[in-house]
Amino acid sequence: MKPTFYLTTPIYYVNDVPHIGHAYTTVAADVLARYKRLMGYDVYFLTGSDEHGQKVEKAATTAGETPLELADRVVKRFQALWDRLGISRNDFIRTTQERHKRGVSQIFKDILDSGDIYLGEYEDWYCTPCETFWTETQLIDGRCPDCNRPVEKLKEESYFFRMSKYQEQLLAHIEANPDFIQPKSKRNEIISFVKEGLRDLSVSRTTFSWGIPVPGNDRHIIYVWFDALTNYITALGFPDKTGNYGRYWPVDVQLIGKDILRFHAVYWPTFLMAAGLPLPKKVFAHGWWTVEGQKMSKSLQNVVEPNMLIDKYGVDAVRYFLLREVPFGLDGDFSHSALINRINSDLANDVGNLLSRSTAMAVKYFDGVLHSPSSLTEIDIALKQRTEEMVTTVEKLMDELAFSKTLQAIWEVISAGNKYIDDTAPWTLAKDPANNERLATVMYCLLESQRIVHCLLSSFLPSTAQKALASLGSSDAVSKDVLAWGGLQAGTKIIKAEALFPRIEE
RNA sequence: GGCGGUGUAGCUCAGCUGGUCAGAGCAAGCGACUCAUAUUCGCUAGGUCCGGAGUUCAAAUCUCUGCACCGCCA
Repeated sequence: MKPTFYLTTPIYYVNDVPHIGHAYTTVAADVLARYKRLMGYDVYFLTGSDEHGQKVEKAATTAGETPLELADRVVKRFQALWDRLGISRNDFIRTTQERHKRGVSQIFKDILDSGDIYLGEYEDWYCTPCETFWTETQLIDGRCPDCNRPVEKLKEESYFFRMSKYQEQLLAHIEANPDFIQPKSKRNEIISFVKEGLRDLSVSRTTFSWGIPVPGNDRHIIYVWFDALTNYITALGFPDKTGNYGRYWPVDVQLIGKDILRFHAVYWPTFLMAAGLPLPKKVFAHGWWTVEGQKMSKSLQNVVEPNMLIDKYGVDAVRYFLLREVPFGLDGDFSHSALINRINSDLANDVGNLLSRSTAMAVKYFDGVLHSPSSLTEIDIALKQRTEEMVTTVEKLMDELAFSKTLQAIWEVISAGNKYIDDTAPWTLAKDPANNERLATVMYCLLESQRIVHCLLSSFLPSTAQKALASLGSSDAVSKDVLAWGGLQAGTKIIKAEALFPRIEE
């Protein structure tokens, strides 16, 4: 019986156009999913779309279609992008699906029945044109901060979630589980936020109708975040607890952007507590991308469109850049020059050229036939050990979601491979047939090291690794076993690899 | 305003509990090799480790303070 591993991305709002931020979270999740599968886990990788709410309702009206028509149309953009990026999701949940609506109604009803959701009154300043409530402190000179028009005090009937009740329980949980919220800086922010006091949360609206009605009171629509967050269990079949829910919940890792941390680290856990359900094991908030040094925004028209990047640079290059350029959890800057630099130096010159020169020699000196190594010398053993250590290091770093460091660790072995060639100088050995056995050993170590490198890289660069492994006469990385030294068999046919990543000349 | 964080080579950053900690990668310069995608390998950085004060035999690493920037909350 395999251990299970459940991981999620946020569900993306269909009113948005997919941009580099969506791609970032989703690629990171995909890399983790692929890696865990390789390591023998029964992985369930969920992503999806958030389709309810006032903004969707409005946008649909503007576009002259129903909200569902809009959602149907836009969700395809996300799904098509995930296909292109090679996102190996196991499921894609849409909040308009029956399975979701059923689960949301049920958990809402459960909490309502237990008394932790109650009907009350919501009183605040309301801007009628914007259809938005503002708190006293949000107002600017007593006017709407968005449109600067006058606001009026308005009372609205609303259901409230008794979040205040769970303040201490949540705090205790966060403190007892240091890995629950990561990275640490974000964890500290949440701790201080919770310590300042949790207020009951309004969890229903009556100002629009595109959403899931409150059970037993159709006038109210369930708050979009209550609706959306619940996807993580409705996708598993909740309220049915026997199938996937029983198998995969609680979730192992929830990847999110730092902008939605509070919803995932405060609201969602307290909802679960109120429903008597186990909490996620880990929520990891990653950073934001700026673009060429500037904040990404529609008004600056600098939103980076992932499809354009893929067209221009290729899927694996984009995947690599996103995870290598910036430590996961910190903000980073996207620029074309930085991307090109990564492609040329890391991908073309280091890993691509290494495979190219290695396989070329195997073909040239041995007609592409791999021979068994004879006894290993000190330098061979050093390469073997570095390769083996890499596997262990990667395991530790991937558990920390340190994608960038993981890639660095892999690249150390790639560099060691390049150095190994210079140190052993196969072209010199090839000049004297007496060195044939030595040359065969060198070729073996060189290619075997790279085979393992590409097995690990298969999580990050799936199609590149597949090509590389094919030229090494190896099949795809499918289990942990492939990470052991000695996988290459004598007699294997080595094929000269094409350039994995052609250099980009500017 | 409250809380927290950051400030180290041209750029991006490592440097945990103080004593080979003054480093890595990229960029730049020089040299070597030729199997390779003109690729790789080696060598080359005279950076007040933001400023100031203090603790200590010893501080980038601890304390205080000033400046600059950032995050969360209000």
